[in-house]
Amino acid sequence: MDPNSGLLSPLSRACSHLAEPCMEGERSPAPREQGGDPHFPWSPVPSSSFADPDWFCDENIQAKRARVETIVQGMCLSLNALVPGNAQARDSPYCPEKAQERKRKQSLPTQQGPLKPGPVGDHGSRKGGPRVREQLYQLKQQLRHLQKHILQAAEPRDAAQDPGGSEMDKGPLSVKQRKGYGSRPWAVDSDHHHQGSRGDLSQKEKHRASEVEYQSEEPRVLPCGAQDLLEILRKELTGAVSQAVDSVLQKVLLDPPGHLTQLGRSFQGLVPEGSSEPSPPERGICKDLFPFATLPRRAQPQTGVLLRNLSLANPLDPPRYPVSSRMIPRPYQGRPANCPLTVPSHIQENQILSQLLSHGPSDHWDSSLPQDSSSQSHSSPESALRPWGAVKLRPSVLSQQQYPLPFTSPGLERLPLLPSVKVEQGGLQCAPDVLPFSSLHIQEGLNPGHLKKAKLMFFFTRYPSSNLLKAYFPDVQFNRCITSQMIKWFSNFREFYYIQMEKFARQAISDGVTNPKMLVVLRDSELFRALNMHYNKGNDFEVPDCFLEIASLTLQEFFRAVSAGKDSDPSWKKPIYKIISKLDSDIPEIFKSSSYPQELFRN
DNA sequence: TCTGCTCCTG
DNA sequence: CAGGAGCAGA
Repeated sequence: MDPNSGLLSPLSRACSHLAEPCMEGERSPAPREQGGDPHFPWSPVPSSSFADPDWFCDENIQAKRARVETIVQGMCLSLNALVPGNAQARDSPYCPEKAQERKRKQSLPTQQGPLKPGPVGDHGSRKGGPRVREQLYQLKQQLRHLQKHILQAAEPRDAAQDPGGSEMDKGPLSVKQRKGYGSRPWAVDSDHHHQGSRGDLSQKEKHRASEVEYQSEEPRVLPCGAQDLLEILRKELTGAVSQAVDSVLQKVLLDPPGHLTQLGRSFQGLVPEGSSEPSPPERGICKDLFPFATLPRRAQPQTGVLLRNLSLANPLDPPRYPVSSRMIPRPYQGRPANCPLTVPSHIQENQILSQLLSHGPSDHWDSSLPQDSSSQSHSSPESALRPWGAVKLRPSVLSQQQYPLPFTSPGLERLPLLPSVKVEQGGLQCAPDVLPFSSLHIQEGLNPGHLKKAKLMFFFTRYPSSNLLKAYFPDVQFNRCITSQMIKWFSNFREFYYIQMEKFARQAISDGVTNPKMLVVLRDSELFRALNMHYNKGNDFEVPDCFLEIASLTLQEFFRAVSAGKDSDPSWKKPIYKIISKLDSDIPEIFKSSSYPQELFRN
């Protein structure tokens, strides 16, 4: 990871997060993208002067018209996806767990229902909302005004548009489309190199994000002069909108002085510094191992950036089994180019934004909160005054919303990302009017992020105690139901684990293996692949070696038991369970962070 | 009784 | 993955 990345401004960082998922392997198409280009002779006026019709009296006006149309339409479209009734947006296949999770949480009302909504998060906590709404409304009006002008100016030439394709189609977008998720190898890719510097990502990334959007709808052939005009128009328009929205939302978000300072600190703490940790020496491996376990061990992929030395990461306690501290967040290119998470993440971000901008929350906000009023961070008078106060009250809400989102120190620090997020979306058009507030399903409880984290924890512990779970999920308001749900998760994890073990043990037997020592689970083995797919689907996490040890041992135990014919005993697995239950490793401290493993999900 | 686990089912 | 049944230990 670039050491500079920690120094990026929050807004810049947010921009880069938005841009990256869809920008894999891309660079800015041309150097002209790099600067704000205020010197361009055709750009004599600041962006605010766009509304002047005279400015558009150019022979290539239709190109500009198309651009602006695209922008404005894109703004509408992106926000339409947020409409509560738009089930497609929420239940997008890009985020299958979301729908499932919603369904799951709905099953909790027995415990959550009786708890009455508290005073927290009520209308009083959204003091800043109307003001922002008003300003955004003005912005929206300006946009409409602008659109109208452009349409008027360009109308006479509209018929001259060339609908054919052009070299524009060969731009970055085609790269993006080419690299599909399915083409990515299962294992850690060595070609997912870490992007060099992210220090200049702020404006550039922002612009690139827009660029892709534009190009995706840019099949027209434009005279070369028009290209320049095009760029100017893009830049100016993007800049104008960005500045306007940034200023508005920053004004609100900066309301409590020092908030961004706090944000900066948390950034420093969360962003890894430059060093890389070398792969520990590999264990000696028996050369005569069973075929499905002995495929040549792939060189330990270390192309990723190591998650290391986070401020909240203490040195790991030595586990009984060697615990690798290598936790490799995928380099940001690691997320497939067709970025399955991009759409939902945008939607979610906009939903959060809508919360901020909306009027007071509906009863959904509190109707299902199991926690008692004495819980930390609830209903503080301070939070009631902040626009995001209600959000702050629910770290789990945020983590639910930002599942694909980047780094998060607990809760609040993430919020300043929103302005840029919104700019990227161009989500001005409808934001203040369409408030999908009720679609947020805000509930205390477990979210997909927690599930993901639990799965990763399974690599270290198969039989976590409830106390351990409480320690490692500090952002979860534990109660009986939540605890049992999480325990149930691990029970399900074990079930899958043991089923796989038994299956592969039997397969080894049927393949004629006689020596259980031959059975070693390696990173290339089929068994590991199955397990990794289940617990670490995105391959965001490097499975610790200790898990391979345990898996090998489990496999051998199953092999021995089945070989000895013990499986005729109905409870023949119990001794195995007993053995395995004693082999839990210590979980790295980093897992105690409530924001973990969101860092891994970054892009 | 409560809690946690496995097994089975959907 | 969740729900439920059944079981076992504290």
